[in-house]
Amino acid sequence: MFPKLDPLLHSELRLAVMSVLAGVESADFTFLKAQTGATAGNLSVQIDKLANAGYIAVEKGFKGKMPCTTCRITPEGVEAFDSYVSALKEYLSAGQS
Amino acid sequence: MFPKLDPLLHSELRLAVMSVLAGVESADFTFLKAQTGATAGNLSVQIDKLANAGYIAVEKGFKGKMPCTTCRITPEGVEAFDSYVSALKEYLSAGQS
DNA sequence: TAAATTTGGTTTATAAAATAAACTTGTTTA
DNA sequence: TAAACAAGTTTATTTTATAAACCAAATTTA
Repeated sequence: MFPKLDPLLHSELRLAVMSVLAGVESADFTFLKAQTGATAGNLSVQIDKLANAGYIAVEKGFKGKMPCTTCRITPEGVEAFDSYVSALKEYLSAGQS
Repeated sequence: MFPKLDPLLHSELRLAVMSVLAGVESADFTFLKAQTGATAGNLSVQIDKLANAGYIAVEKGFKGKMPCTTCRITPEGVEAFDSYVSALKEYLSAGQS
């Protein structure tokens, strides 16, 4: 049977964000926006959801005088991402049983 | 940059259906329902969408006296599935580039 | 054989998601 | 100092996903 896919991660933008964050120590909002090509509004919403789920930690500070939102993946986020990838693989390897 | 994920395939149930169909010659409604664990209503809707996209071919007939809806993946469906898998891999291999 | 149940679905209603547009707050530049 | 820009947030709208309700035919049971 197909495993359930974590709906929080089964979203194009949230998955992209997690993918970026899985590869770096931390990333700020602007960087994530550039990497994902998302609109600011969409990104803001999806970051909120990931943060509420505990998959990422968000820190609001300033870089110079400009506001700067920094995100990093949490251990729970790493685990969730890994599980999602494993689950997904069951869907992709068609008919191998 | 992250490639766009085909929204028709980036859906848990539709992906499961395609995954099953990619591995068999054909499958009827009941089989797909059992394999995916979906409700009949949901399955019916998603099959329609895949058929409208040309990703699967649906044939309505009878097995004995009972109605029987048979599905099979089309060449376009195979191609779309392959592309989706490739695209998705870019999201899963975090920070490897 | 008539009623109840099951099979194989479809249609419809609803709740949740994704997304962009509009807005806010503050900063820099002309 | 007015206009433009930066970094986000909030809100509104359009899609989706999903299950519940429904339907017709076949089968089983009493």
